[in-house]
Formats: sequence, structure tokens, C-alpha cells
Amino acid sequence: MSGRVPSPLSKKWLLSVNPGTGFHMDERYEPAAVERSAQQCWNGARSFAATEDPSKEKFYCLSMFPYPSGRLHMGHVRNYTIGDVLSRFARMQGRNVLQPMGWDAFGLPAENAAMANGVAPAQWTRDNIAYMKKQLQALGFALDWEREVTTCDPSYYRWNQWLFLRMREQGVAYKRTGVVNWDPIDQTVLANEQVIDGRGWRTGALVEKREIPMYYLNITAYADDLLGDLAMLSGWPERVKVMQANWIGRSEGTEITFPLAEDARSVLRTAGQEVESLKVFTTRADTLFGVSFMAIAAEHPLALAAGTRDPALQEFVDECRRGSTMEADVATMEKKGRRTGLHVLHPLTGKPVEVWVANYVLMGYGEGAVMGVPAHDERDFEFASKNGIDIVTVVRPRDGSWQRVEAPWRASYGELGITVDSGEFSGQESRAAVTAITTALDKKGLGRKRVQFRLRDWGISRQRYWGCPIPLIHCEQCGEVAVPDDQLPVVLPEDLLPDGSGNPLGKTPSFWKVDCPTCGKPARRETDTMDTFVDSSWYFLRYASAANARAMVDEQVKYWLPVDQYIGGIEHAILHLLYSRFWTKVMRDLGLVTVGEPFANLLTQGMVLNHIYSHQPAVGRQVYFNPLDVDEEEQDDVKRWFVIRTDGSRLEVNYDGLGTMSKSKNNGVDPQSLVEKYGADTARLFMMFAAPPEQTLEWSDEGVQGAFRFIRRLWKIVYQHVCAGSAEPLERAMLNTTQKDLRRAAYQALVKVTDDIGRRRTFNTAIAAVMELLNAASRFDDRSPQGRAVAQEALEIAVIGLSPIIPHACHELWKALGHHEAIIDVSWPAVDKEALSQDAHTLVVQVNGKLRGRISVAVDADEATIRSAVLADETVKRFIGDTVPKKIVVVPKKLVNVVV
RNA sequence: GCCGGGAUGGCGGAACUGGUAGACGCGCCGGACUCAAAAUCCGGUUCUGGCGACAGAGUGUGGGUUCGAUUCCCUCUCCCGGCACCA
Repeated sequence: MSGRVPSPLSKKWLLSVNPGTGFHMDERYEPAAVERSAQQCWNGARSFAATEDPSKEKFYCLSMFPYPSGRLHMGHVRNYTIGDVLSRFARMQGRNVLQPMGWDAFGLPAENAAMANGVAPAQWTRDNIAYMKKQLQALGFALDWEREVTTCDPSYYRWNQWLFLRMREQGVAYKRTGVVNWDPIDQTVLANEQVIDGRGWRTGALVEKREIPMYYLNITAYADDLLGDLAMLSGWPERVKVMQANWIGRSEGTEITFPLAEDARSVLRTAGQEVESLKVFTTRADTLFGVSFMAIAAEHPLALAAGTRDPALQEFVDECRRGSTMEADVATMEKKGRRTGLHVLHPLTGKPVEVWVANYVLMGYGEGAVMGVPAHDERDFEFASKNGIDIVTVVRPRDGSWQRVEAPWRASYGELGITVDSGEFSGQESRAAVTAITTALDKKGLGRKRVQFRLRDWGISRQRYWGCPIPLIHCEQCGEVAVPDDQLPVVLPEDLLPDGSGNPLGKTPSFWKVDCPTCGKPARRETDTMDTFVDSSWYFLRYASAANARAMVDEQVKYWLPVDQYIGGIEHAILHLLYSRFWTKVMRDLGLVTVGEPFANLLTQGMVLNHIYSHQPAVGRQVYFNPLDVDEEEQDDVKRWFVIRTDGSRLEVNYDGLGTMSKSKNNGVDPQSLVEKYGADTARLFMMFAAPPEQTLEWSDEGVQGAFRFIRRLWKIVYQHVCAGSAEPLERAMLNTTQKDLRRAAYQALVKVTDDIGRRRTFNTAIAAVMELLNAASRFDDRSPQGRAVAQEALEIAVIGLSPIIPHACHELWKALGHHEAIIDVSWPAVDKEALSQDAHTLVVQVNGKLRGRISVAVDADEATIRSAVLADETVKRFIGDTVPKKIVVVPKKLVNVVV
């Protein structure tokens, strides 16, 4: 960048002072200075501190708060720019805007950093927050920092604890056992991401599964509510609602009881259990006569009991229990099973059915048992084929396209049809058979209609340090005792250093040694902490009452909630959003809030991608290179990529395509360097222009430069306009055609920008519309008084239209255009309908659907006029020749299609 | 594997309700300015054939509906997100 700074005495300098306001404008666009002064103006006026005002329509605009990982990444910049554009736009439209920010400050990365660097998680987290807060401020987001919320502050998490105790009183929170990943060397529980190929990430030890007591939240009790209320969420993307509905997974079916045969019963009796039957759930009771085996989970009591008398089976059970419980792993792994030699009895025929232990049946889902119908279920078919189990056809298709199920599997085998070989239930439609069989089972006391959900209860216990302590005390005498409300919060000690070998809280007697609140005897404090999803399930409520030290939420929540616009990554489409909806409903049922749904409108933004380059050395791990360090060479249409190593040598690297920016792929771009080089406005403009918000966004250095160039060009055009002195007032009646054309272009752009930001949320097309306007304005070379008046109006519209996106530059440009009032306080302009009106417009002419020309017709031309104009057109005549048109399709204001 | 989404010039994308495919930007090519370069400004830029007017083809694949399909329906391929202890 170069360019001369004009001498203070030059004519240009003097003329760049706006005579109306005395404001002088620099010829050069200097983002650092512009951004500093605009931010000072907003901070000085506390422009974004929100106050409840019942007389104004509120707009609660919320972006998902960040995990304080150290520095902002581009995903944050994208997320928060979208929120900021909507907030600033709403503000200019007269809404009372709340846009808060906070920190999702508990979680695993702080513990990992502690182990890597020896810094306490609290210190690391707070340092990160301080740094990232500066970054957010430098980006000029219109945030109300007076409501900042940090989830690792006792003033926040005490309310997690308080509400947990209320849930416990209501039976929403309860205790039972759950399965965790156990690292036998480090003697610690591992998160799924810490288990790599079945081994602990640090020790490499084979991970075991352990059952330990945990606390659960009864989200399944709200399953119907969570599913039903999706219908109310008209402001949510359809795809997110579909994903949530599938996740909840409501299915209506039959619970069927298979009485145990004597062999199974006696084995369980030997193991000390008096069990009479196995229960299964199925949506296909019509296939009950096709049952040829029963599959149970490895953790099932019957499997454990059977294992004690069969070492081979025992080994298989142990193998299954070592395996992953992650759904993706279970679904893709090879289906394996072992027979137990034990039997259950068919509830209608009384015939024995053999019980198998199968690795694809999970104890945590349903009753841990599944009836096997190989003929009509693909998974059962695969299992039966492999293990030589009978395949009994009991349903045939209505169209008679096949008679018997035979390998290979066909999708239609699993479809509804007509029952056969099903005793008295043969010859019925599947649906009718389901009802009839369910009724018959019900009469015998061996079945009933039931609704089953895929959704499971939410386990919130974590055997980790950096989280919110669960406020319970275990007393030998009194059992499990809640910490009394007046002793909350249970404060997490902040000076501990995790070392990877278990939860440090358990090794800190000053934390866990307490007296029982009930009997006063020595007792042990719970050392598990809560899942961090708890913290993020209600932070949006706390922003409304952030300063209240006496209550979790207060009256102000009624004013601000629900959130009018929530913005966040698509990766949160299920868990975070579902938990937040659940938590809100629990709080509603406790009388704490009045809304049942927290987020009225949802925008799920796409990921930020960049190129990935790697090198695989002969020995050792794959190395990733930052795209900034990679040079591209092209020879004979073949591209190759190189990096220069520190010793000066060149290394050829592979191009691995596009992927989300991440540390592991070394393809991140640091927003900080971007802001330092080009300014916040360029970063914001590029993010908004490169793709619509819901799509993935590809990083492009050239695109960033283009964004910067555009702002500089806008600056220059305004500068040149301002240098010519202040404009005359506009006289609408005195305009010539060119002047009218620019006015029309300006108002067309305004209409487009208003709709694109306000309704469509496609900021890229809004920006494109302003670019077009600016192209028109720079071609417009009319120095007459009215020409300058029209130019002034067009530039004002361009600056206002861009101001939510590049607020700093527009702040300055608005003053340069002669205004005293700050642009953030300007009302969004209304459209001048007169400026949009036209006498004639262009119709596209097609012959047989192919474009053949254009005609210009009067706006009020009727269809007959249009037809004759089209048939008189030379090109049309050439294409239709002497033939008489079969049909002429006229689409008003758009096109005419002549069919011959 | 299951659920959800995506695919349009050299590149990012536009085309909103079935009606001009490629707005806007990037890159590239040519020109102006300059001693020169950068910056800036002006023009061109889907592909194929043609000096040109123009013609033909074209929205991941294959098919269908329609006067007309990037848009609706069916089929297949590839890529991305989620799958319950990463956040």
C-alpha cells in the first residue's frame, strides 16, 4: 500500500472538510484509526448496553458462546459477525436489542492444557478469556459486555447446583449405574475422544468398560413434549427439526414377553435371580411367527449367568464388553454372536426359541433383548445367515413379486405385506396383524401396546476436575444428602493440577472431607462434576438476569425470552439444542420461566474450510502444513505443491482437499493477523460475502484482499463526492432520465438489502446489491446540482446498507457525508416507491423454450399487444417461418414462449 | 451403518414461488497511467465452432413430468455434519 498523504495546505485537504459539519475526511482508508475511533464512540456512549423497555419491541439476538480455547478461530468470527449484522440491522429498525456474550468455560481442553503446560485449568481458562475478549472487542461486535457470563464462576455454576437439587426433589435427576471407558494404567475414566482404536490416548492400554454410579436427568419423560413442540418452531430450519425428531425416535409398537424355558430359568436361579421372562420391543408384531432366535446384550443378566457354565461363551461376553458402545462403531462392526444353549418360549405357539448373545444388542437401549426375525429384518437376516439359523417367511408382498425370502437380502423383504404361516393370524394385512397379535398377547398377559423412544436419559456425571461440582454428600448414616441451599455454591478449588491419573478432587481431602449436613458426622463430598452441556443449557436465560446474585432468573427473563434469533454451528443441531429445550421445559415446570421453547428462530451456520496439505515421511506420523507456507506450481496442467523447510530445502507435499479449519490439520487462519493486516471490517465483509451463512465457507486470501479493495473503493468514491462540496437538496420533479435511473438503482438496492438481511439472511447477495449500486454510482458522472443530490442519496443508501456489516468504515463515511448523528442511531430508510416506478420493461422471448430475443413493452401492455409484438419480432419470424404457433405462453413481466 | 445436508464457469457463489443459467466477487487476458513496478482506472472472460452476425452444448450421473427444470419426482456416485464423555 502506498499513496501520498496530502499536504495540509493542499486544495484537496481543504475540500475534504465537510462544510456542513466541519468534519474532515482522510483521502486514504486507514482501518486501524477508523476502527479505534468508531469503537471509542460506541463505548463512550454505552451504545450496546441493553435496558428493558416495555414500550419498545425487543430483539434478543444470541450467538452460541465460545469455549475459551485460547484464541478466536474463524468459525467464531463467522458466527459472531452474523449475529452482529442482525443485531445492528434490528437496532436501526427501532428494536430494543440485546446481544450478550459469555464463556463456556468448563471442559476437557483446560485439563489437557494443564497436563501439557503445568498451568492450572482456572488460570489457563481466565487468561484465554481475557485474550479472546480483546479479540471480540477489536472486531467491533455490538455486544452488551455488562451481562457477560462465565460458566466457571461460582456465581454462575451455583445455579447449576441449585437447579440440580430442585430436579432431584422432583425426580427429574436420579442415580443409577452407567458404563464408562476405563484406562487401567492411568486408573482414570476417558472421554470417547481420548480412546483411539480401543486404547487409552496417553497410556496405549486397552480400554475397559466399567459400570459406575452416575446421575441422570430424565429427559425421556419430556420426549413427547420435545417432539411435539418442534411443530411450534416455525423459525427453525426444517433439517434441524427432522434431525431432532429422528434423534428422539418415537416408535409405536408392542412389548412382547417371552417366558423363559426351564433351562434358562434354572441357570438364572443358580445365579441367584428369580426371573420368569425376557421382554422385547418390536414395531413388527406381525412377524412374531417368524421368530427363530432371541438376541441379548453381553451385559444382560442371562448372558452373564450362562457364561459361568460355558468358558467359550464367557470369553465372547468379555470380548463384547471390551468393544465400543458408540453407535457408529456398533452399526459398522461385524455382527457376531454365540449361542447360549438356553431357550425362551414363543408366547403364542409355546415353541422353544434359542437365546443368542449378540454384539449388536445394547443393554442401554430397551430391555437389552431383541427378537430375531431373519426373514424380515436385514440385521437379523445377516446374523442368521452367518450362524445357520432358520429363516422363516411370514409376510409376503401385496404384489406377489416373491414368495419366499432367500439370499441375497432385498429391501422389500423388510416391508409391510400380507401375513402367511402365522396360524390364525395368516392372511392379514401387516398393520391389522400387528393389532390382532398385540391384542392376543395382551389377553394372555404376554404383551401390550407401547411407545418406545430412541432417546436415552442424559447422564451428567463426569469423573473430572474442571467442571461444576455435583452438590451432594455421601454419609454412612444418612446416605446421600443434598448440600443445603444456604451452603451453595459448592466451590471448585481452582489451584489443582490434573495429571491424567484420575480426578484430582478425589485426592484433595480439603474438598471432599465434610461433615454430614444432616447428622454432623464425617462424610464424603461427591467428587464427580457435571457434563459441560449442563452449563450451556441455560446460559441464555442468565444473560437476562446476569447481575442477580439472589436468584437464578428473575422478572427480566420474561421481557427478553424467548431468544429471537439464535445463531450457531450446525454441529450443535442435536445435543446442545435438545438439552437446552429440555432444560427450559424443566424450568418452566418449576415455575421459573414462562416460555417452553427458548429459541424462536435458529440459524445454523456452516463450517469454515481451508485447504489441507500433508506429507507422509517414510517413518513416523503424517505431517500437516499450513496453507500459508505452501507454494503451488503448475506444469503441463499438473499441479504440485511445495514447502520450503527451515534448512532451505524444498519438500513436495500432497493436497488433501478441503476440510474444516483445525489444529490437527494445521490449516487454521488466525483472525488476529487478519484484523491486524486489513482491519475488522475487511474480516467481517469477507466472511459475509464469501458464502451464504448456512453453507460451508472456503477460505481465500484473494477473497480477503478483494473485500479490502472494495472498502477502499467505497471510501474513495465517497471521498471524491465529498471533495466536490456539499450537495443541493433533491428536487424529485426536476430529474432527467440518467438521474432517475441512478435513483431507481439505489432504491432497488435498498429493497434488496432490506429483504436479504431482514428476511432471507443472505448477506452475500445483500453485499452484491450494494456493489452493483456502487458500480452504477461510479459510472454516473453528473456534476450538476441535481446530479450531485442524486449521487449523495445513492451513497447514503450504500453506506447505510453496508453499515451492519462494516460498521466502522460506515461510521466514518456517514460523518463525511455531512451528518452529525452517528450512523448506528439512524433509522433504516423507507423505500421511495416513486423512485422505483418505470414506464416500460423488457420481456424475454423464447421459441420452443429457447431464448431467441427480447422485446420492450409498456408496463400496462395487455396480452394481445404482447402477442402481436412478439410475432412481429424479426428473430421470432426467422425461427417460426410460416408455421402457425400452436401456443403462446405469456408470463406477465417475465417472458413469452412461442410453441411451434 | 443410520440420520441430515451438499454438488452450478478456472475459483467462491447468484438465479427467492417451475420462467433470461452464471448477478457480485476472485483469478486470468488486454488496454490506460508510470522511467518502471505496485496501486488505481477502463474493457474482456461458461465451453465448442465461426473473422463475424450467429449457431450448438451446458447446472455431479442416468431417467421422468412440463410449452419451459439448477428448481419437482425416481436412480446412482462422490463430499461434508451428527451419532449421546470434544465443544
